[in-house]
Amino acid sequence: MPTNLLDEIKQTKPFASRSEEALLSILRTATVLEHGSNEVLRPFGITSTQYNVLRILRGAGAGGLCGKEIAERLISRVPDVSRLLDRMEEVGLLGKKRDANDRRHLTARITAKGRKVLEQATPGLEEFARGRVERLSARSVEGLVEALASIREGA
Amino acid sequence: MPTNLLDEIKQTKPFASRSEEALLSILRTATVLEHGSNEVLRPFGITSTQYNVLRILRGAGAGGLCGKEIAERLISRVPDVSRLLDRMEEVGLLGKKRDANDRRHLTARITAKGRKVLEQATPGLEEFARGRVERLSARSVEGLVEALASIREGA
DNA sequence: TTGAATTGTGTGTTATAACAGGTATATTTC
DNA sequence: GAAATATACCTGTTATAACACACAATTCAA
Repeated sequence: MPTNLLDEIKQTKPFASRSEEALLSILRTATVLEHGSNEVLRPFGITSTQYNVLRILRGAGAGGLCGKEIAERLISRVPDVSRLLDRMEEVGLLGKKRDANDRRHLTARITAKGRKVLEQATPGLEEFARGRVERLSARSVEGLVEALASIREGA
Repeated sequence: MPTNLLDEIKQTKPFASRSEEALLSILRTATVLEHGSNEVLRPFGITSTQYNVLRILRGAGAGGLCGKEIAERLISRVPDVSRLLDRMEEVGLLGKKRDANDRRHLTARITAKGRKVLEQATPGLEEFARGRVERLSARSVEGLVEALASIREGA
């Protein structure tokens, strides 16, 4: 079987563009981090998505947020968030209440239990994050966060 | 119903740590980019995961790679890659062949069709990436890529 | 060489995400 | 005030990913 030696040697192909390298770099890093985060969060019975929802709801305070607003902050589809909130309500992490003014709105609010889980889970996640980032200078971290924000805000 | 005004005003809570901000920042950015990438790739009938597999296999050349090696590069579970490769084989993007020396190995190789799809899809993805990154200086992009690599290599 | 451990892959089940509809409520327009 | 539109959510279906477990081929030890 005559294999092409040139092909075998050329183990890696250079990136066609710097931008694509950056993009794939972000995606790949996120996969690593999400994997690790979920492992850290597993003992608390929540996923990284649910952790984010809890943070969002805690930030919203007593006013709560409706499903659509949560979906926008998560950049997820509304119907999926709908069921995500169902699951979280089932285990008591949040409460849902139909809004009296506009009965289409279903306002979600974090519960005491949700707050507690969030507080318990945060230190482990912070430690994980710190372990990953500690080799970078404070200046690099700042540059990273700024660059990512600019990328999110987009074209 | 007396809601806590303090809670209502405090719409956002500062990040407890810089590291966690960086971590969530990466995850959030990745969500945005994956969403966008998948939309760009949809016309070609592949997901961003499949695009990555094609890149990996093209990089491997004629020698191909077995499922476990692909899984490692994707940071995915082996059993999921198994079925991912099944799906990709079904549409002819790659071929699988049991290795004669070690019949446990199932070596996957990119096909001509896979190569073609990869080449057709790349420009659109590059343009998308460029649009996202173009506001950053070359220096920032370089710093970003380096920082992410350091984070991936980890603690 | 035979039995145990290792390695690479496959299967079954469940949870989640994507997508296409559909329903109920609110708002706008006439 | 009634019809048309928009909004927020829900339901059904499918695809993918996660997890536990099982299987088959190889390797190693004695």
